[in-house]
Amino acid sequence: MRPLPDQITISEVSKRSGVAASALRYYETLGLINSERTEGNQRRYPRAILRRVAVIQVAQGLGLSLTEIAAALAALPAGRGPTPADWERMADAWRAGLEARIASLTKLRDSLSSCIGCGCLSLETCALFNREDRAAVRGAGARYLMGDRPEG
Amino acid sequence: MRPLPDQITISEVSKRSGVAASALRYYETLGLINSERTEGNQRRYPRAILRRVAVIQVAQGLGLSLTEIAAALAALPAGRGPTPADWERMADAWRAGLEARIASLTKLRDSLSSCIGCGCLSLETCALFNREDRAAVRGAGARYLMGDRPEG
DNA sequence: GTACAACTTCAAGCGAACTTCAAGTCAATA
DNA sequence: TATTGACTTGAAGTTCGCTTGAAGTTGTAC
Repeated sequence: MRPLPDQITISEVSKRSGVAASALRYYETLGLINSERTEGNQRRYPRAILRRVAVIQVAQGLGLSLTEIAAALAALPAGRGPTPADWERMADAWRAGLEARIASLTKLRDSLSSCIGCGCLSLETCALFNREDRAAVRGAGARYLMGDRPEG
Repeated sequence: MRPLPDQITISEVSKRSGVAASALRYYETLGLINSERTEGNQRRYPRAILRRVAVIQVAQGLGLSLTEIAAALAALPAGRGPTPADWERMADAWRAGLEARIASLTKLRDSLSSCIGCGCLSLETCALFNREDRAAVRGAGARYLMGDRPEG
């Protein structure tokens, strides 16, 4: 590949980030990223977009929804990649969410383990059936994100 | 409540399990449960359905999709609740899945922690960006289930 | 026997995160 | 210059796990 020019096309971003062009356009409608346009109305991105997209991917891997990610990114200068300090702040918050999710899964695993021993399955007494987050599954769509967010 | 008769109605199942009648009908179309019918075509369930539904709920809480649950339930006598032995077998497999998911999240957390220290965010070198499960997000719909299933 | 609740089916809708398609425009190359 | 490939928009489609609604039927209590 020849050195990247200052402005790169959507397909270049797609190739380098592994995110489909259609997805990038979709992100733009959600305000996660934005673009400049050529005279002919085609998108051109600054190279820093790659870093921004990378952060989106990491955040998604952590289980955040695009809306949540948009909120986090909204805090920093639009269109630019985050600075190390920005990143540190975000990553720190996200790690807390991860910790919470790990803790809740661990609890679940423990319940399951003890339940295997007893073979109970009795609706009223078994811890597995009486989990508080039973009501947490609301409405539509398979949501399987962070446990309830830490505090904020 | 008076003692349950041998055959119970869908609204009774709904009340006792906390699962909406519409959801129960939906489960039936997926083959997760099935029902006998009155002469007038209304559903009647054996009491053991409650246990079966309970297992579905637990499995959902573990992050399994209804299709995966259907597969697990397909192995045991249709319409009946699982025996303790059945339950033990399933729960054991599911716990393995849980363990895997916990392990992968823990790894992710560790990557994130070390990444916070270095503030790197360089696409080619950072462990966070080169996660193998990057390609795992296929097609549409938010899937956030078990890590890759254990073996089978 | 009649009223009314509970039931039936089928079709459509939701929300998330996209993809795919159609119809047209732009940019780069032979 | 012509053609090809990359790009544009907007609308519709996909998956999952349901819910909601309409229109009709059954079951039961009085």
